[in-house]
Amino acid sequence: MDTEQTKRIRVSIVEDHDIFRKRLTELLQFYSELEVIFVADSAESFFSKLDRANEDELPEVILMDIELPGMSGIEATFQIKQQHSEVEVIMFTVFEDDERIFESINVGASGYLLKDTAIDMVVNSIKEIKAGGSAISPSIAKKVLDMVKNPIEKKQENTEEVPFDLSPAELKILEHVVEGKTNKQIAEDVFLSPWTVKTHIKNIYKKMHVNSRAAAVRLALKRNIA
Amino acid sequence: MDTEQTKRIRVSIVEDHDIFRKRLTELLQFYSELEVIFVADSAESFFSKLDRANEDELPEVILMDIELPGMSGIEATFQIKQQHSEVEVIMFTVFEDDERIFESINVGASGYLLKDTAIDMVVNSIKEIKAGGSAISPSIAKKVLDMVKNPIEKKQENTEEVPFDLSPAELKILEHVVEGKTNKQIAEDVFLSPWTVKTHIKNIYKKMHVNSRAAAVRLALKRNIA
DNA sequence: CCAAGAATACCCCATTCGGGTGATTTACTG
DNA sequence: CAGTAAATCACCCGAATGGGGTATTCTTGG
Repeated sequence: MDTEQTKRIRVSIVEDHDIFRKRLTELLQFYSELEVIFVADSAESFFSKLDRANEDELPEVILMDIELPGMSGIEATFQIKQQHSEVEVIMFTVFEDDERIFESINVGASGYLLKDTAIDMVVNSIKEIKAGGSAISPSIAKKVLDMVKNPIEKKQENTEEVPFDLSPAELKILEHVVEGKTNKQIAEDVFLSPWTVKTHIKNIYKKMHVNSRAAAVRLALKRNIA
Repeated sequence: MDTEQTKRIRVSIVEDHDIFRKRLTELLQFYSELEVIFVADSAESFFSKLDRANEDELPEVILMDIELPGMSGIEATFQIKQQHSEVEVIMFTVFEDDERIFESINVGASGYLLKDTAIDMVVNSIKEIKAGGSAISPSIAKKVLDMVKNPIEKKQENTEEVPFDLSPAELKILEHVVEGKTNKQIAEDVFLSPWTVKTHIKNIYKKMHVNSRAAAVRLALKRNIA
């Protein structure tokens, strides 16, 4: 008996880019801890493999591309978790937009890795996920933390009701003012000239009827602007 | 010239457990990419070092324990981000409860690592964060993803009993600052010399660890002081 | 298509602020 | 009683602020 064999993690790949898929498959096969099964180039073809499989030979972790011909990786993930909630899915993609990240999390992905992730890290992530954790690429993690800090609903409410007719640019500047930053710091953060920042602030003061940062901060906070 | 020297990342450690702190410091010092500065056993002692530092010798990344004697690591992180928003903080702890994770994220931590994280991963995380990402231990990441899926109702910050040890006089002055008044106006209202008002405000800043009216107003309002 | 608002950038100038230093008086605490 | 903390007042200096203009894009809605 090879005890190692029984412990190998069954991994699947759903990825439409031929070269990338083959390369990834090869790389993963080098790892004796993994067993690569059900490699598909679309969600549909993956499901056909899945449907023909026995319960005890299901993949444990799936590396899922998001942009696929036909059904998207997010939709596919939703379906998979619907049928087999114990199967873990890692989104494996080049996309970093909030929308796709958020959707992926909501449909039940346990990982979100960028395609430039080193293969060692990918394997490591697979193991971590099997151990009950989750894996997120650093740049994605940053966005996820932002989502926790500023839940999606909150943003929508704010953009609707602008308290003082502040323009988007002014609102942005005001937020920085509330953070206690100086004009120079704000300018650097927003990639604008300090004079522009100043102009915006002057206009903000007029609209809010104040004439100092302290007063602006107070008003902004009292109205939940920032 | 050693070009590597100029690129070293300045890392600080705030950790009360003597042995652990020393061990961690030693380990990190082995990495030539890092420069360990400001090692403290409490938030208070860390702040005293920080307050005495020049702008260009501030730590870039701080490894922050959560459970500390006196001010907690979460509270300390809040203060630090208040003063130096560009400084990154990694919570480095044994706790895995949702409450502390959530609070840490909300006060602005860019990383949350468990203390059993391999030193290589810690160093790696520091680099990732400097590169604009975030780092989260797998088991924590799982909880964070759950938070995104099931947003927690954002409750108002816990109102501390004694906000900042402000003296009665200082508290009174602070209220006027929050009103958006200038030193001169405050002086007239309180029948004091403008110099005195100024002195009080300077002391307030020191106690609150801020350095501008806007920041003081924000902190005061967030803590319901005024 | 054009007027109007938004966003951008810049100048001048007086005032205010933030930070450092130092001194005196009062008041409480050990 | 000695030491300490709070409160008060004072000055210097450089940086930041606020308030007044001016001016050039760039959208955008009518």
